[in-house]
Amino acid sequence: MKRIYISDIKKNGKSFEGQNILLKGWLYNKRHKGKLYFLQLRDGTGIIQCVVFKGDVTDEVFDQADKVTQESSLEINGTLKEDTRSPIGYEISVNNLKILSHAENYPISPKDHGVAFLMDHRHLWLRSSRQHAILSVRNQLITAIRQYFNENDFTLIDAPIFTPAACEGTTTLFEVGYFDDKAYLTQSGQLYMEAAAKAFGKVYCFGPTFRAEKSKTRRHLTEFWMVEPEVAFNRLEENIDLAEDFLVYIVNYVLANCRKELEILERNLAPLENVQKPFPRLHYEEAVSKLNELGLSFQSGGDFGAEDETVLTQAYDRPIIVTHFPRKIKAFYMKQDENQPEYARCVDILAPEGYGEIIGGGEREDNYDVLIQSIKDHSLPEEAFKWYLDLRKYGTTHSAGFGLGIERCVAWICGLHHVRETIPFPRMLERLTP
RNA sequence: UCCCGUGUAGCUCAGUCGGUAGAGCAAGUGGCUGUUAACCACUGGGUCGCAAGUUCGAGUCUUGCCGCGGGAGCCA
Repeated sequence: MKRIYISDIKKNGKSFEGQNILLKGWLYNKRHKGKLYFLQLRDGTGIIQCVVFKGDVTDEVFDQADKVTQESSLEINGTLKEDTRSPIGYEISVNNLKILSHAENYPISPKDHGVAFLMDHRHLWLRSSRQHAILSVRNQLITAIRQYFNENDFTLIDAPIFTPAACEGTTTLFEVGYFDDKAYLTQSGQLYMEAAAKAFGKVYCFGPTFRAEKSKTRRHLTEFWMVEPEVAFNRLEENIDLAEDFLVYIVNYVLANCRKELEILERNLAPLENVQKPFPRLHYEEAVSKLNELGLSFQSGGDFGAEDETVLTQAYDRPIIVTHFPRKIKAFYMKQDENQPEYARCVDILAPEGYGEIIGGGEREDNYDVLIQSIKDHSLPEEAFKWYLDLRKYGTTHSAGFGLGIERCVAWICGLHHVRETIPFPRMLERLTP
């Protein structure tokens, strides 16, 4: 007998109706009433109720139904029947049941648990329907990202994980031994993308990023995934158009492909359906005025804090674009604006509902002399950036790009309180296991 | 790094004024042919985070340490 998946039943139940089918999976939950056992079978593609009736099976099979415990792996043989009470429209009338591996005292019961306990059992927590939904959204979001860049003729260029020095001087890096030398785990592939853009025109990288900041908030991980496109000859305005178009595309893709998952997560879809062009665009100083109008006393010149971002984004119904931050609070490679030398040609996109910055980027400094001065101003070791400076010597161009943090984006789309559930095995200040 | 909170059964928590350690769920046994976090009855289950101190007596008070949670700064 051919084994089928629960997803086959969800997609094409009619063709299996009345037939004897074979399923393999794990016991999600069990209820019992007299001569009936209701087994919720989970196979990774869905959950289906399998009904064992004493009158239909041998004593041995009925005994197995009694013995099977939560998360035991099992094989079920039964007849598919339509049932209006079932969330997927079908259930299985069991003929035979075989326990493949008996699970003793599965730690995660269907009742309340605290976050710490669940995180300690992350390897098992992944089996729950809520975590399954979140990671399915992550999967679809990543699919959307790759598809967007493929459709728009970008080339995927992988950036190195080991790097010789800081991309940006301000943040903390993870230092690792590299034979007799030291190396650092990457905190951005961007500098490498600038080199790649001058070889391929439109490029992007997608990989893990490491930040050794001692941040202990719902928005921070020490290891997270970032996608970073870079386009040669693009200026800030074209970069903003790209970021906007990209964000609309990926959100719409997830909305179209993850209805069930967002329903399980009880996500209000209205704010996501609002993610349509154009997004409000604010100059940094306009954003500062807006913050003061909204009742905060924000001094021009500094970066926005968590509360500032929350208050600002709550004034709009879709993501907002803030450009031209003061040069001195931005990375050394940000291009100085020709008409406003105190400001950088950079862009942040803030997600609505207080989710904060999900995209950060801008135009790169293309002038050799300005760049080398900027490296000095940021007290960075000039020799480490020799290859990067070469890009300004051999056919320099305007160049712009941005980075999108996957976990923050998933948290926003799923409406989650914390980014730790958006990555299979989170790495945080106080957590390196499992 | 700083601020706040918390640590009691496998899990989630209660424990009053310092006076014999509690509940619900889970687990085990029994009952019931339609359960959706099933229900009913019974049973077992404790290094009260660790260490020291105060006291006739500490889960409770004091000090230190550790773990965890939330937040800030910084960032995606």
